[in-house]
Amino acid sequence: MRKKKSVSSKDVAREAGVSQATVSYILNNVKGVKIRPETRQAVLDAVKKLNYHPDQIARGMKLKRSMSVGVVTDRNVTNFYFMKTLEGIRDGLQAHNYSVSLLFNKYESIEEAEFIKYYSSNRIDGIIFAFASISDEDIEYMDSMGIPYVMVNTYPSGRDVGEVCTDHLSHIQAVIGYFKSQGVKDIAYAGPVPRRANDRRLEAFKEAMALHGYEVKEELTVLGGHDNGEVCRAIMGLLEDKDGRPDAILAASPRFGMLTVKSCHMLGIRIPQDVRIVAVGSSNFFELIHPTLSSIELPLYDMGLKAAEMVLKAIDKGDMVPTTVLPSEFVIRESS
Amino acid sequence: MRKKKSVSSKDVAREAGVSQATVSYILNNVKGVKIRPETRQAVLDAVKKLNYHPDQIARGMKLKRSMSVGVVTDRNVTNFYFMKTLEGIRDGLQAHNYSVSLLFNKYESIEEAEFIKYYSSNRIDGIIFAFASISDEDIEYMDSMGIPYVMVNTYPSGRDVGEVCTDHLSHIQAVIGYFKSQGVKDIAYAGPVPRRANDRRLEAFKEAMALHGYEVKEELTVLGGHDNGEVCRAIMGLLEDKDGRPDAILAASPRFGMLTVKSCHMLGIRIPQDVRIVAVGSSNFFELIHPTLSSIELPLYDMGLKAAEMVLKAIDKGDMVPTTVLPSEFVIRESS
DNA sequence: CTGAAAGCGCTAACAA
DNA sequence: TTGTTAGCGCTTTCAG
Repeated sequence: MRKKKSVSSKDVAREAGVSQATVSYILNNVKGVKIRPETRQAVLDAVKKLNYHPDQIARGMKLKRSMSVGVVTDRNVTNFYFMKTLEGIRDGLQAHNYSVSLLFNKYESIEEAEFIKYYSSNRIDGIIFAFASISDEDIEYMDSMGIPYVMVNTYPSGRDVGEVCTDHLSHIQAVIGYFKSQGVKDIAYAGPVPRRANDRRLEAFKEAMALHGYEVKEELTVLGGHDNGEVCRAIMGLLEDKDGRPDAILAASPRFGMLTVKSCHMLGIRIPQDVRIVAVGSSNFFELIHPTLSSIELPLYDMGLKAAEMVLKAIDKGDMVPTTVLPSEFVIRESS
Repeated sequence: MRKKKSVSSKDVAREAGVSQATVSYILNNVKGVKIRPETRQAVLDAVKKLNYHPDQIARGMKLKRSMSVGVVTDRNVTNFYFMKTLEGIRDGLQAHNYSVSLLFNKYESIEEAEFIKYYSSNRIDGIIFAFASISDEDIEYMDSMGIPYVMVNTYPSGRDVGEVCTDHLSHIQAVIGYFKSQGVKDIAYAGPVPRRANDRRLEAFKEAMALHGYEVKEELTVLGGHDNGEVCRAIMGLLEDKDGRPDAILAASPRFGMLTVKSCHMLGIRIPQDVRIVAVGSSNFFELIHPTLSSIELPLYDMGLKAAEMVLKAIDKGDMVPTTVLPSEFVIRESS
C-alpha cells in the first residue's frame, strides 16, 4: 500500500519526446519562453495520459516555497468568528494554489512558537494571525526575521503592521441613533471587562451616547467576566430595578447578547416591548432564538479573504501591506 | 526581505567538525547508529548556536512525505462540530510532528477533487474526512489509489472503512427513560428530514420509545427542513394542540433543539414545567439560553484525536484501522 | 525554441 | 563510530 506510482516530469518528457525542461516551461507557463504549439500539445497530452501531478515538495525545494501559509489562532477563540474567517482565508489562498496550515498560538518563548518553527523549517511561507493575541515583542521578532505576516482582528491593534479589521464600533452610533428613533429613554451597556488596551467598545458606546444626547449612567453599565451565571445575575440586577430599568441594552459581544436575552427570559421581561437589545458581533445563533437578535455583523469571510490576499502580497513582494478596514453592518432583527 | 539565512545541515556539520550524515543521524535519532556522546554534544551545540532548523521540504523530498494530512469537510458543516473535532485532530497530529492542511469537499469528478490532487502532488500524506459526504465511488477510487484516509462521522456509514463515530443514538434510550422517570406522558420528536440512508435518528427514537412502552404518534413527529421559520411553525403546531400537546420533545439536532426552545418561548410555554426538551448533539450555546438545554453531548475532541491517531497508523503501516466508536454522554441541564 | 546539466537540503546505503 | 556519496523531482541558467 505504501508505494507510489510516482510519475515524474521525466516520464512525461520521455512520453512526449521532449526534455524535462520543456515540460517545466510549459506547465509553469514560463514567460519569455516560446513553445511550438505542437510541442505544447504533445506534452499536455502526455500529462493527461500519464496522470502526472508535479511533486509540490520537489518544486518547493527548488523554489524555497512550501506554498502554504500558517493560520494561527488562540485556542479559546470564538468558534464562529474563526471558522468564518478561515473560510475566507482558505478561498483566498486556494485561488493562488496556496494551502492552509492550521496552527495554535501557544508557546513559552517566541523562539519556541510553533509558527516560528514552521516558518524556520520552511513548512509555511507566511502567517495569518486570526484573532490571536500577539505581543509587541513577538512582532518585533518576526519583523527582524523578515517573516511575512498579517493579522486579522476585530479591533485595530494600533500597531504598524499589516492588519485587517472592521469598523463595527462605528456602527454603535447607528444603534444608539436607532434606539433614539424608537423613543428609547435609558440605554444600558453589558459587555466583558476590557482585557486589552485597544478594546474600545465601552468608549465607543460612551461617545455614541454623548453624540445622541444620552447620559451614560454608571449603574446601567455591566462589566462581566467568564462566568455565565454571574453575568446573568448582573444583568438581572439592572432589569429588576423598577425605577431605573433601562429600555434598551447594548450587548458588546455575541455571548453577552445571548446572556442579555436569557436574563430577560428569566425575569419574564418582554423583548423588544419592555427592553430592546442589540449585540455587537456575529453568530449563526441569533436567528435561532426568540426573538431573533439584532446585531452589528462583522464581514468575517471578507476579512479572511483580504488577509489571504495581503499575506500573499507580503510573501511575493516582501512589502507590508497597509491596514485594511472592512465595513460591518447593523442588522435589525426582532429584538430591537 | 525575501532572502533567508538558511543554515543548512552542512553548516552545522562544519561548525561541529563532523559530516552531514552524522548530523542527520543525531537529529533523527536513527537507531542502529551509535554516536559518541561528545560528538552528539558538539552537534547539538552547533545546532543551538546556529539556530538550525532542518528544512522540512528537503526532508520530505527525500522521505516522500509531506508530514501533513488533509482535513476535508463539507462547506456547510456545523461549525461547532467541526471546530471541536479539528482541535482534537490538530493535537493528535501535532504530537507526531504532522500538520493539518485544511481542504473543502467540493468537486465535480473525484479525479478533480482537491484532496486527490493534494495527495497526488505529495502535499498531504493522508486524509481525514470530518463530517464530509463521500460517495461509495469516491471511496473505491481512494482505495484503488491506496490513499490512507479516515472518516469522522456522527453516524456509522456502515461501510468497511476506517472510521470514528459515536454511540450518541444509543443514549436516546436513556433520554426516554429519563422522561419516563419524570412522569412524562407524551413524547414528540422534532428533527431534520433524513437525507442519508444511514441517518438512524428517527429509528433510534422509535426503538427507544417502544422499549419504554411509549407509543409513537404520527402527529407528534415533526420533520423539518432548512427554513427556521417553517420548523418553528411546525413545532408550534404540535404545541398548540390543546388536547394532544406533548409534555416532552426530543430534538434530533442542536439546531432543532434551539428552535424547539424558541417555539416554546413564542407560545409562552414553560420549560420544563409544561414541556421537557432534550437535544441530540453538542453546542456551546446550550448554556447561553434560558433554560439551559439538556443534550446528548458528542465526544468531538476525542473523535478528532482518535482520527488523527488512526490516519497516522494508516500512513505508517498502510493498514486500515477498524472503526472506533467513542462514547457520548447524556447531560441533564435545566430544560428537562 | 529546446536540451543538458547543475543543484536545492536532506537521508541512507556503503565505505572506511 | 563516522564520512563519502548518490540521488529524491524539480527549476533554471547556459548552450545549442
